[in-house]
Amino acid sequence: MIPTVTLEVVKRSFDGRARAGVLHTPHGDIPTPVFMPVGTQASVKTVSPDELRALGAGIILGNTYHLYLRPGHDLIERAGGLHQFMSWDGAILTDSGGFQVFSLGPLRKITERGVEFRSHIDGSRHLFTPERVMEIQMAIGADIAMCFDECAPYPCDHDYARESAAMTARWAQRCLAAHNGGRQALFGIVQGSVYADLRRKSAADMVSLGFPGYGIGGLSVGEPKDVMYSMLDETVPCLPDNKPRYLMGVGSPDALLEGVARGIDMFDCVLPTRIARNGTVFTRRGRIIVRDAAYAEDLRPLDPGCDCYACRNFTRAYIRHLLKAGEVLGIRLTSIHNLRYLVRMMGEIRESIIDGSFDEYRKETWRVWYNN
RNA sequence: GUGGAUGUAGCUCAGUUGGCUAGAGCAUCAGAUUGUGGCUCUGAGGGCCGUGGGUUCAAGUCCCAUCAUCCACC
Repeated sequence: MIPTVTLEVVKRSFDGRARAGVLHTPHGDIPTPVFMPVGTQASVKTVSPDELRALGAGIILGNTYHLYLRPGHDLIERAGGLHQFMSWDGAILTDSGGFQVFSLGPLRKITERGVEFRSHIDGSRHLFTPERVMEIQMAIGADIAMCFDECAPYPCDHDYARESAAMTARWAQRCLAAHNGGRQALFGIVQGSVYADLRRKSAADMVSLGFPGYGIGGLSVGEPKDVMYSMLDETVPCLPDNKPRYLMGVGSPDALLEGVARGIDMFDCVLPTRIARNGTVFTRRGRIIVRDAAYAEDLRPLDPGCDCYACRNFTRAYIRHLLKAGEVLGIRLTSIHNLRYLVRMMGEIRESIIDGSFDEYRKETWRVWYNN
C-alpha cells in the first residue's frame, strides 16, 4: 500500500542532522520542521480554525482519550470525521491516549492486555486495548494515528523501563494488525525512558514494523533537558532517514531548536496555549509574564516585530487589563500570539536550514532561550 | 433627641466559657506550567482588632466613655 503520509526532505544542515522538508498528508502539504498546536477536545483552546489558519498552523492534534469519553468517537464518525466535526480542513494527528494513561496515575491499571481506567469525568470504568484504540482512532479519522503505548514515568528504573518498552513494542504489533490503513497513517512510538540501550532497542523494534513515521515518547516528563537531548542523540540515528520523526510533548523554544538540530521534524505541546491562559507570552527577548504589574502601562505590543493578530492590534497594557479583568479575549490573544510565535520560529528555522545559516540561527536563538 | 445594631487586612467576614506569633475567601504582588483531568497550582506582602480608659496574671473577646455608620421610634 502507498503511504498517505510521507516526508520529503528538501535540505539538510551542514552536519546532516537537521532537515527542512515537506510532510505530505491527505489534508495538505506541511513545511517541516513543524509545531502542531494541541486541540485535545476537538478545539485548540480559545482559538478558532480560521485563526489557526491565519497564524500559519497546518496540522493540529486531537486526543483519543478525551474524544472517546466525550462526545464519543461514534458521534464524530457519524458527523463525517473529526475534520468535518470541528470544521478544520488542515491535517490532524490524534494522540493514542497512552500519555493520558500515564497522567491519570492512580485511576488506572496496566496489564499486557491493555489499560483499565476510570473516566476523569464521571468515574465510569473503561478498557483501552491496542485494538480498541485503533478502532477509536479510525472512527475519529485523523490523518495520522498514533500507536497505543505506555509512557513510563520519570524517574523509572531500568527493569521497569525495559519491560514497559517491550510491552509497547508488542502493543505496536497489535496496533498494526488492527489498523486497516486506508487514508490514515499509523505512527509507532519509541519508548525506553532515559536509558540509551533501551532507546536503541525500542527504536529498532519499531523500525522493524515499518511504520510511515515515528514518535519519540516518554521524554519531557520531568527529566533534565540535557538528558532528553542525549536520548535524542541515541534514538534519531536508529530511525529511517526518509520518515518523519515526531518528538512528543515538547514545545519550549529552546527544546524545539535542540530537537530540530538532532533531526526532529514534528513537535506538539500544550505549553504555548497553557502558559498563554496563565498570562505568559514568548517574545524575541524571552518569556514575559504580561500579567505582571510591570506591564500595566506598557503601550508596546507583546512582542515588537511579531506579525500576529494580537501584536498588530493591541498593547501589553490592554492585554494585561483583559487578563486581570478575566476577559476571555485576553487569553485568546495570548494564545494566538504564542502559537504564532512558535509557528514563525519553526518557519525561521526551516529557512535557516535551507539557506545554510542554521548554526548561526541556533546560536543566536539559544542565547535568548537558554534556561528560559 | 431616645432606643438598638455594627465597627477585626484594600473588600466581605470568622474569631469558642477571656488563653500560643489574630485567621479565611476575594483582591494585590511574585513564580510555576512541556503527547492539557479547560479558568489551575505554589509562595509572598498586608491588621497598635474605630479611639481612650478600666477590670484581669492575661482583653479582638468583659466594663465605662467617646467617635463613626446603619436601623427603628419621637
